[in-house]
Amino acid sequence: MERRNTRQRQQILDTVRALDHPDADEICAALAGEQPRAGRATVYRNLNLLVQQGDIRRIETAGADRYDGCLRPHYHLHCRCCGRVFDAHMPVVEGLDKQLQDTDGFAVEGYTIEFIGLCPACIKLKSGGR
Amino acid sequence: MERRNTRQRQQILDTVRALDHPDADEICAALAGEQPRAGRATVYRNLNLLVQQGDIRRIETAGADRYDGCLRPHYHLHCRCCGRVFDAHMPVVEGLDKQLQDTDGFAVEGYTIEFIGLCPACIKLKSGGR
DNA sequence: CTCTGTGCAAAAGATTTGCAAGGTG
DNA sequence: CACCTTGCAAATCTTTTGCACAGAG
Repeated sequence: MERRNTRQRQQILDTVRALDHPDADEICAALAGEQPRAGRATVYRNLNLLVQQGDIRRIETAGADRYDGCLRPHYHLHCRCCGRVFDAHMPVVEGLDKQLQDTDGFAVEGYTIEFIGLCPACIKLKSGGR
Repeated sequence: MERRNTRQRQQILDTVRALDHPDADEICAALAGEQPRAGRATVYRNLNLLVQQGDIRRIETAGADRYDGCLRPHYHLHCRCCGRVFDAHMPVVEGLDKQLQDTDGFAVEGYTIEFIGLCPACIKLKSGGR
């Protein structure tokens, strides 16, 4: 199917790349001031399209999904309190799928590692309080 | 805070353990025939409670979250087509968090590995078609 | 009896969809 | 000028919440 090049689509892609693992809402907010400000539906439609095309990655998260404009293999730190996602600084582990012993017919295409914990902001909230 | 032992709570816990990574809807469906059939709100309330208490684990997934009654450390196979979750048969990888080089103040509490791909049922759908 | 837990229905969020109008190639 | 895209609003879907009543301890 033919794919056209609209300003909205380009803006949304640029925004995902510019922000740090934004969710749909943060993308809409960032686009608020733009020329032909993209509506919510357009943002969602294009996020799905860009994910399908492989231009961005979707990070499934509680509440709202987040999006990652960086395609290099890497892992994430996921804050269990605010839900935000950060990049983990560590070498990529190769061949983890080789350790799978029996996938019962499941076709493994890739894998990711997710570290869970608290981000600096949420640590501050818990301790200092208020 | 005091916690009471209701039949609904026990049924919901049993159901999560009996089913294979069910989502809230599948749990409601399974409970449909039970004595005091638990309402949707009760299911959600108890799932949250059981997760907090550490009796079950929550698996954040696109669409609806899923729940895991198995607490032993293990990893998952996640079908990108139907969203279902299966257990990965492989030894647990120790010390991955030791490889982190710089967490920028993020407090790592644990980690998980998720394999992505297609489950047998979805492979069949894609090929045979219809 | 007291107070936590349940059911129901309404509310709140996130995401999708129908449709007429707009803009790209 | 064909038809992919957008905007808007309504529709869906998942999960949460308010409130009166039920039931565990």
